[in-house]
Amino acid sequence: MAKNDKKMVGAITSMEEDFAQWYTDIVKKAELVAYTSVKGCMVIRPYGYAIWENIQHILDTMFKETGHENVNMPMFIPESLLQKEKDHVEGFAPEVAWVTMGGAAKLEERLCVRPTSETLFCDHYKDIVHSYRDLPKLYNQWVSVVRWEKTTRPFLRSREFLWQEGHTIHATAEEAIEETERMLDVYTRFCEESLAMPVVKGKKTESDKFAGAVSTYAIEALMHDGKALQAGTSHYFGDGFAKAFDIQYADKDNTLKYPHQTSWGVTTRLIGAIIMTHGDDSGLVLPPAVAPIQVVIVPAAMHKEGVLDKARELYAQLKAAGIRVKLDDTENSPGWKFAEYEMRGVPVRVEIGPRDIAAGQCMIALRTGGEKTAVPLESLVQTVQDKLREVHDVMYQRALENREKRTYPCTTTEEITQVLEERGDGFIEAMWCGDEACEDAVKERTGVGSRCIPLAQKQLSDKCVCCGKPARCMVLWGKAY
RNA sequence: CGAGGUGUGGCUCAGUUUGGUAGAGCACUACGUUCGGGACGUAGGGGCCGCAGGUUCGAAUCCUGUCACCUCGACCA
Repeated sequence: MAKNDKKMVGAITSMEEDFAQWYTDIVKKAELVAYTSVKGCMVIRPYGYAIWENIQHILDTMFKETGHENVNMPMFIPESLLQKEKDHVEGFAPEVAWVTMGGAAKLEERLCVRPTSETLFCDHYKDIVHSYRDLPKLYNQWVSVVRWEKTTRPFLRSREFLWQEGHTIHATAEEAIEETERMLDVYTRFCEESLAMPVVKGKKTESDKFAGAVSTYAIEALMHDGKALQAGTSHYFGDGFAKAFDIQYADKDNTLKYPHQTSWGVTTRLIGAIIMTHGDDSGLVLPPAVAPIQVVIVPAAMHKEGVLDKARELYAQLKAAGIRVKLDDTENSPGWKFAEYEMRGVPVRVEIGPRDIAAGQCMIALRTGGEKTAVPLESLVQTVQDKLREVHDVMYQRALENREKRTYPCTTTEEITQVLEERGDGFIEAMWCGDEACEDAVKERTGVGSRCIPLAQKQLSDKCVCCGKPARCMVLWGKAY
C-alpha cells in the first residue's frame, strides 16, 4: 500500500491494526495537540483550538438563545467550601490538585484547583438570591478545570481540560428538572446537527451519577471501535446543594424556601469524539459545521499563466459567501496537498488548473469519498454549500449505521459475552432489575458497564438480564472511554 | 495504582548484545529542474545521545539511581 511507502511523511497507523495508536497518530499529525512536560497537560495547537472555538461559538449561541448568561468564577476553591456538600467532596477529593503555598508562605487554608465549580456558584448564589424575584439565575462559564487523572489521553482524559459548565438555580423543582432536560436536548441537537454524531439520551444509574446530584442525564455516543463515550451531562440537584450551602429565598407567600439547582457541561473531549466517530485511515474527517477549514483550494500547474489568479478569484467568492476557505499556494506538489488536507479532515477540496479554466469549471472532491466531479465556475458557491451539507449528512448516516450495526439486544449475560466475542465491542441493550449488585455483576461477568438508562425505552423482556427477577428498565451497556 | 514499552538533530528511528570521538530517512536553508494524487538534483545548517552518579585510559553503549512520556488494565468528562 502506498501509505506505507518509506517516503510517506507522517503515515498513520491503520485503525484495524491499532485503534489507540491510530488515535494518537491523528492528534499529533493533524497538529491538534502537542505534549508538554507535565503529564496529562497538553498544548491545544491552532488547528485543534480552532475546532474548539467553533464548538464554543455554536454552543454559546444556543445557550444565549435559551436565556443563559456567561460569568467567570475563580479557579481556586478553599478546602472548607469544597467540603460543604458531603457526597460532592467524596466524589472529587481523590482527584483534586491543591495549592498550599503563596509565594514562600504557607497558606492558612489550602486551596483546591477547581475540578468543577458547583461550590463556587453555590457560595455566590447564597449572596445574590434572596427573593423569588431573583430567580432563576441561568449562568454558564467557559473555563478550564483540573482533575488529577492517573491515566491520560489527549482530549479524552487530560488533567486540565477546557469545558463549559452551566449552573442554574430555580424556584421550583419542576423548573429545574425542565432546565436539566432542556440542556440535554441542546447537547443532543448540537451533537447531531453540528458534529454529525448520533447520541443516546439517557439517565445514569444511581452508582454512576454525579457526586451530589439527585439525577444525572447524559448523552452517550458510540465510537468507531465500538466503545462508548459520554459526550455531555446534565444534572438535577434538587435542593441538596441549597441546603448544604444555606441558600434560601423568600417566596411570594413570604415563607423561606430552598431553591433547586442544575448543572451541565461538555468538554474538549468532544474533539476526541469527533476524531473517533468520523476519522478513517487517511486521517481526520471533520464535520463541516466545526471544521476550521471547510474548503481548501488546490491549484494544479500553479506556475501556468492565470491559474493562481483564478484560484484567488474562487477564494474570494467562497469567502464572501461566509465559507471558511483556504487557498494553498505553497510550492508543495498537488499530491502532497491532497494527502495533507485529507489528513486534516477538510470536508471539501476544490482543484483548479489550466484544463479546468479552459473549460470554465473546477474539480470538487469530498472528504467522505466518491468521484471527483466537475463544477461550472459560475455555480461554485452554491455547489460548495450543497456539498458541505451532503458531507454532513453522509457523516451522520455512517456514524448512525455504525452504531446500529453495533447495538445488540441481549437477554442473558452469556448472550452478552457471546455477542461481544463474535461481533466486537458495541452497545448492549438489556433489561435490569434496578439492583446495584446486578449492575456490578454484569460488569464483572461481561466487561461492559452501564452507560445509561435510555429515555427511549424498549421492552426486551420482563426479566433482569442478570438475576432473572422482574426488570424495571432497559439499560444501555458498553465499554467506556 | 498494577503490567508492559520508550527516551539519540524539528519528526520517525538505527547504533547499545560485543565500550573507541554520533548515523539514516523525512523536515529545514539556497539554487536549478519540476508541478492534475505525498517530485528530483546539487550544496548546506542543525545533536553536551532524558537527567544524576559510578566503572573505565575512554561510555549513547556497562552498573546504580532518578525523571518523563506512551500503551494496556482498574477509576473518572
